[in-house]
Amino acid sequence: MKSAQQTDLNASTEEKIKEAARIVFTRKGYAATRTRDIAEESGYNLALINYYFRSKEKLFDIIMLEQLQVFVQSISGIVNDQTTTLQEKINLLVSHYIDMLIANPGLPIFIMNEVNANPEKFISKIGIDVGIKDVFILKQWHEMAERHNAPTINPLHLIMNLVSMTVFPFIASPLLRNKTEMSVEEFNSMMMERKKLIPIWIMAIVQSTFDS
Amino acid sequence: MKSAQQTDLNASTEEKIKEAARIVFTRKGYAATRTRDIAEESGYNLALINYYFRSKEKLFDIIMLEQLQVFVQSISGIVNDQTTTLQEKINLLVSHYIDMLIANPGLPIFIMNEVNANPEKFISKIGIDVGIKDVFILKQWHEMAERHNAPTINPLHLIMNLVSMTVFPFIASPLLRNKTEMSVEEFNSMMMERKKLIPIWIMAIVQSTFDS
DNA sequence: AAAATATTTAATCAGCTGATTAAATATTTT
DNA sequence: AAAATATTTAATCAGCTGATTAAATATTTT
Repeated sequence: MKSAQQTDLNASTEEKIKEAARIVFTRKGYAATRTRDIAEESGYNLALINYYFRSKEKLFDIIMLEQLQVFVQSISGIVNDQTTTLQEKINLLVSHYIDMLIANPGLPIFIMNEVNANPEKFISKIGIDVGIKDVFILKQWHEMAERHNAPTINPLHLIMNLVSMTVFPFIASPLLRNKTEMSVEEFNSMMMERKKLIPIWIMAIVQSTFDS
Repeated sequence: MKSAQQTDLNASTEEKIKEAARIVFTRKGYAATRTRDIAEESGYNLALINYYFRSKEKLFDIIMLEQLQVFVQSISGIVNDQTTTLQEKINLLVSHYIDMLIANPGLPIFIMNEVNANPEKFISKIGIDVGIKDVFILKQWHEMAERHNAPTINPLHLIMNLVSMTVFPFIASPLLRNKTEMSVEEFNSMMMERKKLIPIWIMAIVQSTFDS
């Protein structure tokens, strides 16, 4: 049992262990990581890992929850901002996501894989409470459609396209980089290019609906 | 040791075990599957699994190789066909992939995850030997650009977009279906819609390059 | 029916892994 | 310096897991 004071004093150690756990879990997945790997990565010993976190699963739950928050972080802020245009929102979303993914390239595979392996477990934890109906970006989207007096694409398709073009390359990256002999740096600069391109492409897709 | 004759006689059993292994491996990943799970799923017992395949890893390698082949199967056929137009190739690729993924929805997460966990191991095995330079679809793409007298997008971006919009929804499916309370059937019919839509969107993206 | 082959049963094993514990040592706080 | 706290060391454990084996039984082939 630790007092609040102890927790403060040990914050640094606890954080180091969590960081090590994050690295190993995201690299190898829950099932393939051994607590001994985390001990080694952290520089501390096995007993201490269990002293701080009681069990592998408890430590994993903490990491997973934090990583899920990183993944959905600040979306609802962008998406509900009343002061930005639809176009600006798209720019911000893509730009924000690509920055986040360059900093955390292993995150999407990790999350998708663990959710896939254990869907029930994450139902509750994933807080994309974006009621999906009342989001401001969707109002703007429907207004635009009305202005053009045209039927819109199901907005889910549009969101799918945006997220797909942004996130998927990071998922395919191990395969892609391998097959095209691309370095991480080349891959990243390609993704930086896409920051500008994806919003243009999304608008082209939107326009194609109005043209036909 | 099995003679050729025995192998023939047991083909059905061997196939049943492999099918069970495919199901469990793709659902839970290599590390989280126990050979006992495969035995249970197959309806045979543990001893027989090892009698036929010697070890968990050997069985896994066989499954993974086959699944990789499913994943890249017939692409090079479509992509190098001299009798189809660029537009037809895009239609065929998307349509073929979505059919395959509806039949094997767990495949992309499985492959991406295992390749990520063990990149070296799969370098050799993945036979997308599509020299990526001499592919006919790329010639057609560059010809189109010349006709429009316009700079093209890096074709890698274009391929990324096509594959992203096609494959990513299946990767996000566990998360997506959960959050939008969508059934598998609803999800699938959405993907069937995308068979028609993605080629249109891809062409809209291509046009946007020529317009600017 | 006899022979050959396939499959199950049951027992067993060694190594791995998550976890616990008590005592020793190091570090920080008072 | 003494007390409190953090960390390591070392030993130990039980359960899981992949794998093996020999004998018994079932099924198929000849």
